[in-house]
Amino acid sequence: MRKESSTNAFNEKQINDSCGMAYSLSVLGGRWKPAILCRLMHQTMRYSDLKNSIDQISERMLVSQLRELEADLVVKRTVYPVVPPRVEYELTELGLSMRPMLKAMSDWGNMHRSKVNPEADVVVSEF
Amino acid sequence: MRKESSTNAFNEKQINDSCGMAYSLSVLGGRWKPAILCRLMHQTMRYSDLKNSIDQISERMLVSQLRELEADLVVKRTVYPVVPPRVEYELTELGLSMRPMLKAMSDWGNMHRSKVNPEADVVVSEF
DNA sequence: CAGCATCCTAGCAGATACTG
DNA sequence: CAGTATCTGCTAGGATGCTG
Repeated sequence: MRKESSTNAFNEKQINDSCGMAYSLSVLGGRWKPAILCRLMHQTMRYSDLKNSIDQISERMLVSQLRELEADLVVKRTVYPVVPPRVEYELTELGLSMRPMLKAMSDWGNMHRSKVNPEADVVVSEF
Repeated sequence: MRKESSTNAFNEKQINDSCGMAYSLSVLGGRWKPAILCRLMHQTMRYSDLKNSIDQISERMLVSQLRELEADLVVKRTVYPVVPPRVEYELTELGLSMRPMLKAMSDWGNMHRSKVNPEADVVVSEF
């Protein structure tokens, strides 16, 4: 059993049709995880690349979110024993398998924005 | 512009490929929203039905999550002026359009569970 | 370069009691 | 039946400083 977060609607009593969703949310629902996953979906990146490409994220958050994604087996961390250190992050097979889900979420999100806020720019992502 | 939550990775500086996802998460990412949406996906329900079918949820949470879903235009609230009061909740067209996204999340979540925790029961939902 | 350790706080969410 | 109102605790997440 995965660690039980109090913000996770998944529990034994409620092992019904929402448990799969709750599980997905626990994996990609963190503050910066969507941003990280979107970037790794396109390419392998090293720590500093991620940090520079995700504006405003702090070291603490980047590391903690990456560690959680790693624990959930969607991200793989590779350390190259060189000086200066070089650490690369990439999606695992399981991580890559999130693509359809991520695309569905991105698509619906963009559509939703145009409904609630029609004058918003329409930005379409290409997964 | 929609209300800016500090837990929402969507902001003007970062209006790139993760904004759609962040938007979706802000709509369905609440503590009990997956459970509510799954139930309303199948049928219209009144307040007490929702409360009874979602084990452990408090009045406060049920109401607040429903109000948020309403504000996001995915749930419609209908009050029948009778005694005792009768209030029904149902998905809007926009809410129903979440089905593919919800299914993708449910499917991936169930698959993910079986990878991380192979001995977990496999519960497949039918959206 | 790629991180860890600490401290701190806003706001999400639980518990409990009350009402049109 | 279908909600409010209030209090309170917890923890995700931010700021800052330090290190192999």
